Amino acid sequence: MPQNRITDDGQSDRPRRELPLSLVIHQLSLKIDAQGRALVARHSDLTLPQWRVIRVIGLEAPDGSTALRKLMGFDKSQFSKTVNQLRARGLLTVSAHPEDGRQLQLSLTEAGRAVLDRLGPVLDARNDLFLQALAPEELKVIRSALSKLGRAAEITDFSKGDDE
Amino acid sequence: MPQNRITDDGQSDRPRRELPLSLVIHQLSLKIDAQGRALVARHSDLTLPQWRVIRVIGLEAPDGSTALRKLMGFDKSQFSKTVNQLRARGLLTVSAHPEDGRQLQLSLTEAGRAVLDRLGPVLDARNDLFLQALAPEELKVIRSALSKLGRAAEITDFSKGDDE
DNA sequence: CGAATAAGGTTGACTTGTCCACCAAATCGG
DNA sequence: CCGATTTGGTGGACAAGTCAACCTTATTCG
Repeated sequence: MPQNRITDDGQSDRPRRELPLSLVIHQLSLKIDAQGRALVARHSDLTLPQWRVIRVIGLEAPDGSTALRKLMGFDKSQFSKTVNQLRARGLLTVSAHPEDGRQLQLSLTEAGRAVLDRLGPVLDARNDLFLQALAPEELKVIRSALSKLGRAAEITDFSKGDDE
Repeated sequence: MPQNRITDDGQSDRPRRELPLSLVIHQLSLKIDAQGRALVARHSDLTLPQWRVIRVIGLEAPDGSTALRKLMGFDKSQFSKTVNQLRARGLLTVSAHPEDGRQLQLSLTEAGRAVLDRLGPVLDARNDLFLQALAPEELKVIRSALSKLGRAAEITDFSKGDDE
């Protein structure tokens, strides 16, 4: 067995430096998205971003496109394209916002609600598997930890010794 | 103030259903990557994937391209392209693997090490900010939690009632 | 009140990541 | 030993996300 063998699960005998948390989270996100893509593809012909828009509209009725987009953390451009894809497929209706001419009012069509009803339980079950995979002390702090990391990731002014 | 106002930071007065963990992690990953991209761009003309390859080679000397690729969690195709970009820029040398004709042996050039020396501290400082943002009980379990989620995301057989 | 600024959506171009076919090398099993 | 299977890298096509310019609408400020 050669020295310095690296296994995928990090369970190698010799301690090695940990990967940066940013890379770990990136890898995790790619795995979760790949799994989500496979599940959504198995049950529909939606893309993952399209499913996400439907899913979050179903979680709560947004009072405008801006609130929905910001809640979902989508880029303006990507949100626009995904919403238009869903409108073109007949899963979403788009109308003018009653108070703000810049915004859109979005709602699911019956076909959109049907997709939500069909896929919702599947993806909820996967989410439950994620939660069940965690120990109680992990489950207790995971969301607050991710939230704090998110805020730390929004810092753009690294004035601490940066040669800007 | 209209009812059902949604704020970005989730600190709204009324409780609302939480976003699925998968979407939260996806959003977090995008924010972290955007910040990383900005930092890397400020200090070099590398892309984030290119920086990541250099960074992980610097963390430990891999015994072949396969071990490095798997450690980093890169797609085969993306890894190949990024390695070739780095070779073309003179930051990486690529040679034949001594034992396995399928694999490559990768090492940083002097220019590659110089980039690593210049950017390493910047990105390490950011990683430290992430760790410092977390409370002790969050820091204690974050890696094990992410690791468990990663394993749960590798499940491909959802035979529990799926209409396959 | 009007100019300046900011916010929201669209579109095209680009970056990053995925998928797949192909080929070569390694491994496995009869 | 040899055929079958698996693994690793390449390259093209495509999906997902980002960036920036532009236009419209709303807000801010003097």
